[in-house]
Amino acid sequence: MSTTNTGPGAQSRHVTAILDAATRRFAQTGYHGTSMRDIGAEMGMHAGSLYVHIRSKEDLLDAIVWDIAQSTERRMEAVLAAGDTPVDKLRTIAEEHLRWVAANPDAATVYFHEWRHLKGERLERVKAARARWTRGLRDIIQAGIDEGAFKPMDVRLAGLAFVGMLNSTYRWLRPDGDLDTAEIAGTFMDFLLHGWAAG
Amino acid sequence: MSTTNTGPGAQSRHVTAILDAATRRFAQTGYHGTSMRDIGAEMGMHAGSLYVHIRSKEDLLDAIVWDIAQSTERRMEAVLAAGDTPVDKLRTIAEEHLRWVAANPDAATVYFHEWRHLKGERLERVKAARARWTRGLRDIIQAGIDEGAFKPMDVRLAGLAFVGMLNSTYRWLRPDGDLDTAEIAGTFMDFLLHGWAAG
Amino acid sequence: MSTTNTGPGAQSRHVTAILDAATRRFAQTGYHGTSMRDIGAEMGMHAGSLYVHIRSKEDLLDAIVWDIAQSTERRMEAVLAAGDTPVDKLRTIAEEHLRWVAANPDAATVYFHEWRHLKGERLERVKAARARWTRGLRDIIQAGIDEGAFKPMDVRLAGLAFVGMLNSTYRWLRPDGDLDTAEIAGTFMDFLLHGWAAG
Amino acid sequence: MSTTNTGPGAQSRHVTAILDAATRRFAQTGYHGTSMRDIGAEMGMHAGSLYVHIRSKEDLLDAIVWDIAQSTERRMEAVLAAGDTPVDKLRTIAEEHLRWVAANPDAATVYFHEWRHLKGERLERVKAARARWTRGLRDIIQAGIDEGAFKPMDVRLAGLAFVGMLNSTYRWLRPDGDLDTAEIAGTFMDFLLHGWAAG
DNA sequence: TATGAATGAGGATTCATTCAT
DNA sequence: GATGAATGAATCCTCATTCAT
Repeated sequence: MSTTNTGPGAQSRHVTAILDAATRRFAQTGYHGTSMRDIGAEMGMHAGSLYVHIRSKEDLLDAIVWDIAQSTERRMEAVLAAGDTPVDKLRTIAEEHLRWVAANPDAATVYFHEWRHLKGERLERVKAARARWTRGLRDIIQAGIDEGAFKPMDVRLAGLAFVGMLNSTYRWLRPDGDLDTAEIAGTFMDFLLHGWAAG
Repeated sequence: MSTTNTGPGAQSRHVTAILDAATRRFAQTGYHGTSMRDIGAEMGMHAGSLYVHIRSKEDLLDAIVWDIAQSTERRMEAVLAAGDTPVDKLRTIAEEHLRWVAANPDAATVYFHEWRHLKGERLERVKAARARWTRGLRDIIQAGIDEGAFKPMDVRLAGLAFVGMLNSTYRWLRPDGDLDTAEIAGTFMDFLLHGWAAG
Repeated sequence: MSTTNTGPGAQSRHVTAILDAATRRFAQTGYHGTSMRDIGAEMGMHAGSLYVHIRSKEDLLDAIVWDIAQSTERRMEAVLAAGDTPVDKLRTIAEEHLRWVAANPDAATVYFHEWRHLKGERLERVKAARARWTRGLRDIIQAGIDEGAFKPMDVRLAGLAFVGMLNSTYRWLRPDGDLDTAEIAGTFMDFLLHGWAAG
Repeated sequence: MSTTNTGPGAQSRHVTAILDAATRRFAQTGYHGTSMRDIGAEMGMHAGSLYVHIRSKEDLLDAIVWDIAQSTERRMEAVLAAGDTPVDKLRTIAEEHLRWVAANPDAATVYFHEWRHLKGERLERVKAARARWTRGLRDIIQAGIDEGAFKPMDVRLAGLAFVGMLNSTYRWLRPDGDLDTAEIAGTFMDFLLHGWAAG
């Protein structure tokens, strides 16, 4: 996976390589559709050899997903703490989001698609992190309404619309596309703020 | 799966029951995370007994997905043929879409999540159908621009925004929700047409 | 395994056959030295096919060991309840024990050798049953001392000597031996009661 | 393992430490239930590092078992050569045996439990040594009968009773027990010579 | 001397599927 | 129509062992 990781979660080069390979395969064939042999083959390695470096297949999914969940949450906290307007906050989120998706389409696919194959406590942890992120988003939107930047509207639906638009980009946004991500984010924000209607 | 099917694709009551069970399980644990035994258990039947009625597991996924793809496409054709404005066409699509998602959340999950586990020709067939649907959507948006209802904009991005907002509803829209689907569709259309900005 | 089983633990013919095969192999190569493939081969079956009838390898060991533990305990209860002298009680135990070992040398080997590879609650259950049996034995010996049939002695050591002599027979006692089991049991009881010393 | 070894089989301090670790683990989880990693962990070492000092896992079992088999046989030879009575010979054997078991319960467990997992020639070698030991024991008993110390009896059964009583002590005899080993050996010899019967 | 990494075989178990009954 | 039994391949993972460093 490509999110920078030099903090406490820093891993050996080997583990990083395995996580990268796993991310690619999970993105392509899904968690349950990917075998450890597939991941090994991606690295020119036997399936069993992977276990020199990792403990289980689910550990891989968890490492990939949880790492993203955490940095996503940290970004939200930073945005919330920043001293700008709700509109600018949303713009920042959209831009960063699309930039990250374009740079890490496989990781994004795993994060949005495969996280639910986690089990037990790990699943709950990720769900909780996502819920906190969503709450942050709603707070921003609510602030926008409160200060008169947005018209009165259902915050929950507004948040879901925003998330739906942004998160679905992992299905088509690729780093080599013709439009740059800032441009796309700008267009999406324009749709959301002013709509399609002429005049 | 619950879309009515009395046309050429009509199936025995047994097959329908199996498809329903498979839809539920595929939605919950994914195609590769679901075993034939799981599906059998869902019906109080042994895994092997399923093969009296069906030919393979992939047949199940294909039947579920292809049936939805086809009716989705037929609806698009009907909408395109109707004599109303682009805005009304989009409104119709949104309303029908959300109504169907709310009524068939499992089928929707399979359709949006699991279709990519199809292989070969079946996968291509579904991709093609989705592409045709997307093209129809873009045609409507383009018509809206052409006749001055929408401001000039990137049709592709507009389509992706629309689809992203609509398709992501399968993650949270449930039949027993407090808001009715027409209301939600209306709100979403309002977001898209006029945006959030006050004034 | 060969102990008759028509009570609540009665199993399908298939399971019985698997348990017999497992008993033979566990006795010969030990629990951990026996693979499911070995057991399958013993039955002309593939390893995976065993799982049509059983749930796990440890289930096999548990079924074998627990069944013996239970019938052993039931026999002890019957002996304790019988209205004869301590000496006769011990004689009965020795005779039945040797008869059973000779008839079921593999089951005996598993029972005395492999039971400790059980884990968790299953291990505890078996330990507890063995402890109850040992307590029964000591009670008999103590009764013998109390009523003056035996000289005063360390009951614990006496019990361990008895058990050591009896239980070790699984190493050499075979159904086709030249001495019959009643004779051997008689000799052992004579050793224990009167010793080797001449005069 | 803890039997002193300064003769031809003398090993490097490392090998001795590995043998000790292996003895402990083999005693606890059995030969096949113990992995090289387990043994390494017991020494704070990686599994692969063991191979700097040893050649194979089976070598470990063989070294442990064969070393005991040899010193056991040497002791038997010494006892046979001594100029005392059969009764005293047996008493010596019992005392030494129990003292060694109490001091080396793990080694004893491996010797009595795990030796049969040896293969081929190594297995035969150990079997032969045990057979020679057993023959020595019978010779002593036979001598006791011949000189009138013991009553006429089946020498084979007498030997098996003696061995059964002695060898089973590895299951319960621990160095920290309340009874000292000489006392226990004395009690066992008293059981064997004079029996339990009062008067 | 010890490590970290790798291997290839094999461990228990589950899989989709078949077929006689 | 459904079952119980079986298959053979594949699942995740552990094994004893090797070897460059």
